[in-house]
Amino acid sequence: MTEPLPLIPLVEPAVARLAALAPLDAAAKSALAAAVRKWRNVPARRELLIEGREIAEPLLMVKGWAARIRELADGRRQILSFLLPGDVIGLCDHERPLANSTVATITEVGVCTAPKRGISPALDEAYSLSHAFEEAYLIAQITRLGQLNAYERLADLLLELLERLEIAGLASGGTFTLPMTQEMLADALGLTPVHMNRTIQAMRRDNSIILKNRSLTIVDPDLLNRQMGRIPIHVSAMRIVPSPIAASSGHGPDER
Amino acid sequence: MTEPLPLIPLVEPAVARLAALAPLDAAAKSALAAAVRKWRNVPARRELLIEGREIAEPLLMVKGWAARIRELADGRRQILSFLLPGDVIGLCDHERPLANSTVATITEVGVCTAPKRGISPALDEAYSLSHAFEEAYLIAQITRLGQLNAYERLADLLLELLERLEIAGLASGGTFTLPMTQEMLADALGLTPVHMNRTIQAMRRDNSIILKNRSLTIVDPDLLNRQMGRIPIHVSAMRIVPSPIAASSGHGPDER
DNA sequence: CGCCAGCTTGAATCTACTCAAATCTTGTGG
DNA sequence: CCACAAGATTTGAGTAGATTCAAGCTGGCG
Repeated sequence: MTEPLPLIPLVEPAVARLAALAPLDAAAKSALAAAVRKWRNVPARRELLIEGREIAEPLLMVKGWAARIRELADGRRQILSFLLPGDVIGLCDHERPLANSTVATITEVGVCTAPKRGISPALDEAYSLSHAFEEAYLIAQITRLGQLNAYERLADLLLELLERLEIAGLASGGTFTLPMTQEMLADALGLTPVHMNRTIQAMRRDNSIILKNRSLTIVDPDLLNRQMGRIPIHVSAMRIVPSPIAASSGHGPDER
Repeated sequence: MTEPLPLIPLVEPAVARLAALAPLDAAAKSALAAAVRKWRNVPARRELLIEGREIAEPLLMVKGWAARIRELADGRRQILSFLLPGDVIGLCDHERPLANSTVATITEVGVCTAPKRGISPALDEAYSLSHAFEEAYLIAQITRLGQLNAYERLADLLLELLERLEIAGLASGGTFTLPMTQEMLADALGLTPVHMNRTIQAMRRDNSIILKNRSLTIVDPDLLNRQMGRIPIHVSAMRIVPSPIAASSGHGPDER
């Protein structure tokens, strides 16, 4: 087992993530670098977007965690999806869009104005892919809530989060920082906080996860994926990869 | 009570629906008319798209019902959303897209090749809005599955379907044809068929719905929407409507 | 030191599931 | 036109997974 080095990102995680979706050209890289340089800080528990309100400008998550939320009239709350560095917020392709959900920060986050479309074809493609991933995550969420039991829901979500953080270079060796409270996890997974807690305990008992402070380790992600019958969400599931041989897209020996 | 006339649509429902999303210009109308004229028939229980496979061409639903489905390794099945006339299938904005879910016909359906983007700005806008609606329906589905109990889930889904069919001119007076079996409804709502049945009975007992043969009537849609704390999904929730006075978009006296 | 949010545990209850069988529909062939 | 099969709906009884309510614990922080 390798020594878990403190992650000092060589590239900005947000840029790393977009680059993993579509190879970025020089124009895209410089536009992103310029945008990211002007990032601003938003404290935890603030709303970046409010459902039904106009979207001021599309944002790019630079650091921290946020969530898309829907609140019901009676106070019930559903977390629709989580937003991580490299995710784009509020990028719509129709005129004068309104937010279809509230986006709230979970931790302190860094955001910047997302470079406009049309600067670089590669960037546009990365945005499109990012959007395709977002839809894939919504679909995964529907399937979790509709078909999986509490244990499976939690396992599936944690595996997804690990996967996404790895793409941005923010997790390795199955370990990452999980900043949400159990109550937020419960709101995401359609469970009560009490049952969420019991489910976490069950995963701990099985030695599937180690969760202490805000640090989560999935002990054996590949095994857990297999046990859950879960297929990781790849770029290669979104589009036909340009050239199967020349495309040494990343790190792992990933078949599909 | 008015005699339920057989609906002879003055316009093609598919075109009516797209026109309701964005006012169509002459180019859009003629392109759609030409496309729809070449519609083809697909029997019930066929797959229009298969998850992970390449999307041959984007399709426009002309008539009938279809569903986006995700199947798990162990046979569990989740219906992600329903596809109705006027809905577009497989329109992605990235290169060489793969289907992110299987699309299967529920009834016999009519489909045609969707006119390409770029023919008319109005049509592009309608496509974009259509896509925004699709996302809104996914979000609604997540909220249903995550936060609502069986009764609420069913009520919410039926109200959504009524709303969508009304836009296409395929329902009026709260009545429409519901072609799915109770098992399919169960797969959509994350319930077992047995419990789906009991839930339907409960709605019948309350006189909230009348369901016989395949004909569903929601007795008082407005009341039910209010009871459920449900807000209908409008175009006006997607975008800032161009001009609030000149925009006599449709039929009903709809406030927001 | 004491407060407060978040986490943990217990016990009772309830919603939805499972298994099983009966009944109703619909389409098909004789 | 009836008999039959296959699919779909309905009902019953027992069970399991998740909720509710309530209380106790823990750790970080002013």
